[in-house]
Amino acid sequence: MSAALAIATPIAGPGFRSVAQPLAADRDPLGVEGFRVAFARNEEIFGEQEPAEFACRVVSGAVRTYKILSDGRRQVSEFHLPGDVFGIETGADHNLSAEAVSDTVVFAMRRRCLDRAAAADGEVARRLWALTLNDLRRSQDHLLLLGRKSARERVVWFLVDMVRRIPAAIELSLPVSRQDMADYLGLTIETVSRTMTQLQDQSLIRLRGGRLLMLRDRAALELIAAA
Amino acid sequence: MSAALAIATPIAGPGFRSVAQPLAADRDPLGVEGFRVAFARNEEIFGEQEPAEFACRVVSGAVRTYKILSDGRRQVSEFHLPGDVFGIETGADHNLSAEAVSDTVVFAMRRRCLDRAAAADGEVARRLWALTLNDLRRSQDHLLLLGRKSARERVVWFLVDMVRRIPAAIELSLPVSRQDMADYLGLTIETVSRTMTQLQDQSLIRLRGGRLLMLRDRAALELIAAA
DNA sequence: CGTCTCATTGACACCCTTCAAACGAAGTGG
DNA sequence: CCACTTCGTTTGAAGGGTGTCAATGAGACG
Repeated sequence: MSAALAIATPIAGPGFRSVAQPLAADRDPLGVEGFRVAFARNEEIFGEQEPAEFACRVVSGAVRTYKILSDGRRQVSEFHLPGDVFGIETGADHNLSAEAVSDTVVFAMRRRCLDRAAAADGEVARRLWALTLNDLRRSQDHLLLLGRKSARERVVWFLVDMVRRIPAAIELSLPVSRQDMADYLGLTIETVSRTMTQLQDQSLIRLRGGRLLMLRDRAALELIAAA
Repeated sequence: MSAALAIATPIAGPGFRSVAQPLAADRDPLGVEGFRVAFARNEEIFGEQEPAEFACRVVSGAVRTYKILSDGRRQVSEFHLPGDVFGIETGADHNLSAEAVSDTVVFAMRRRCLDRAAAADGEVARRLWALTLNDLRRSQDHLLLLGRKSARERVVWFLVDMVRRIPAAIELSLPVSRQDMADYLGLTIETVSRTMTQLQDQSLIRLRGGRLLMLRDRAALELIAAA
């Protein structure tokens, strides 16, 4: 199919400068055509204020979207896990930067294709809108967390959220570093670390090797996370 | 017109329990039919987790949308000024509570009407989506503010934003109280107040009577707000 | 075993919060 | 016209939670 071939051709757009290797072309669950792209750990996927030429669904790995101030202060807006979509825009440019947290494969959809699919099928348009609204809802919860919650509440909320989102057995491997956690939670790396050991001392969680996490008293943790 | 009459009938939905007096029926700039409703200062427009039966455009006055924790800590998500739309959802319930900041008139649109208009006209659907995306962009800027900015930067950002959004001569009347500002900025009322007097001492702003504001050095303020 | 990266821990400083009181403007009644 | 109240704002003093700076610890890898 020539269409598929055209889509699978190497990419040179501003958002995908440093693409490793375009993989097979396919269709998203939304029915939108696109192609897989692999990104190495910490590689930029797109930058803030770059033209929003692509939106992506995470296939494997994880992605952080964030904003950064001139002096380096960084705020992570969201971590996108497999199945999540990021980079949707209606305006011209991206409002956030996106980077691979770990080695990651995304399914990239061209803006043109998305717009066309939305215009052609009201149901696709409605789903894209619903995706955006879901991002907004999470963002509003995040505002409450950053504006009004203590370090302890923030960290617990994050851990509970991760366990909810990542299908796992009793033990979970945190997909992000302490620095990423800190920048997501509006804290410093030291405060995150101290809070985690404090939670462990209180037998609420168990940590192994920094990344391996077990919730030992999930009910108590959910209570702290809720408020 | 019977349709208009039906729309203008008094409302008893959970979101509009304490409605003062339904006013004239009309159409929104989006082309969606609806009706005007007046709310007194501090009156609830809808509550978090209530069925999202209405979305509203502010006609006059101002609206705050917010979340609240069990112990009373409150985070204001956004202030909606005349022309702004709030309360749009694709899910069943509202994710935020909404209250009138001052005596306010809103143009209320039934969820049914919105959904129908979006389904019938792709351009309306696209505009609703764009509205949601705009909320999301502002929310993401807000995250950066709450997570990473100092009290001084937060207050200045707020003031500059207000001056941008409110058409006014040299002097502006702040539409919200110090408590609202504090809950929007993730600070206490005292910190907001102290920061404002500090800005005044540095000749960056001038305050009169608590609410009347003049930016005396807008360029400098924009610099502080930007980072 | 050395190096690198990331996480933990400690000591101290500071920004913002907390608690409290005073202030000011607007409205009410004597 | 002047107490008096009320509500919102400002100011002050003190304390605490989190940040900063610095050192140590722990895996991963060559």
